[in-house]
Amino acid sequence: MDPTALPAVLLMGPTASGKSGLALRLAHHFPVEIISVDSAQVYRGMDIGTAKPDAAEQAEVPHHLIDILDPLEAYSAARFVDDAVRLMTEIRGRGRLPLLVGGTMLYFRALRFGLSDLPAADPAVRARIEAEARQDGWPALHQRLQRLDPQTAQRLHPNDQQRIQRALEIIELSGASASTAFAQPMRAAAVPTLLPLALNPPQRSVLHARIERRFEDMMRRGFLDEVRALHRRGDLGPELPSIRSVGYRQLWAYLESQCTLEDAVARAIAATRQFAKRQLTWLRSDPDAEVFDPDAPELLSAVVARIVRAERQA
RNA sequence: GGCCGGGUAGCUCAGUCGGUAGAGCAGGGGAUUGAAAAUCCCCGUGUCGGCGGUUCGAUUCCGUCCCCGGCCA
Repeated sequence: MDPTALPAVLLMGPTASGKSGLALRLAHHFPVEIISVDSAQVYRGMDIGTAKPDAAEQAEVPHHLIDILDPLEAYSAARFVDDAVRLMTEIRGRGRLPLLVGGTMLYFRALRFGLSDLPAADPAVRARIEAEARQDGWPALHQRLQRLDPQTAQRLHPNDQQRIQRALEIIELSGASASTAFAQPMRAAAVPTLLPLALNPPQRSVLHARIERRFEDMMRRGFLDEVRALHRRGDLGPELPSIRSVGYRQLWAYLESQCTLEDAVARAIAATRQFAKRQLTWLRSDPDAEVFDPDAPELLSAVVARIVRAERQA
């Protein structure tokens, strides 16, 4: 069997569905290197709350795109695609199989189907747009977008601040509208023959139970101390993508005395369930993903068999 | 045991001067192009604690019982 026959295997699924554990077990059957597809595991010092593989696990199997940024920095789907494509080439060059594991579904989509040719984010432009929003309100900015890029304005709800801001940013930086760029063929990767696998329990209640159990385990293992350490730095805040992550945001609010610890924990668990629901919306809209039950007794052998079959066909 | 509150959606509570009820949170569905663990949209029937009574009609008024608080004994 030639492990480089397949460009890569994708292992997707909602949070707490058991992806990382399965990935580690697959490493016993294939010469894999793991690429994390996770917008929060990229941050250093955010280990427990992101359910990052521990040091021993990372020593056992090579992992990539973990601990590559300081929490002050921002990552993006475009950077992920660049990084992942580069890593896939390197890993295959070593005669190994790239195993992309994670729950950031936009990153998977960007990798598989590409991104339009758009300007990167510009903090200065964003700051200016935010200042204008504080002055005139977001409805005014939505109206401006209605003039500059009516097609996008109609697609976006007037409350969708983040996307209105991005659409205005695109116009300001490129002079062209988002709708024009979207109409062009995708720029990037679009590696078509990736094998998209997913993990998800057939019953939502099972996933909810796993989420709650895992969060309580994180608390037992010192999640609060981890957030406290980030809080003590003094240069981080809830406006950053890192601190906005599920769990961190809620414990941060407790450290800022905005709620009780009990409240923060309950809200964090609820936020995790809501996050999982959004991930599942992505998954349902993916006609190619083959979904496995993480609690199935023959899970490992079924997934191994599926990968072997794909290698043969490749 | 007596008195006073309270018992309405999974939770916290509002309300109905008698015409069978609605918010927040939770939950469900959807969108998703350089912040995506983000951001945003849509979705509210539940013996109004039980049983009787008054009434054309009771979740609402009356009686009684049960449960949970508090105070008094």
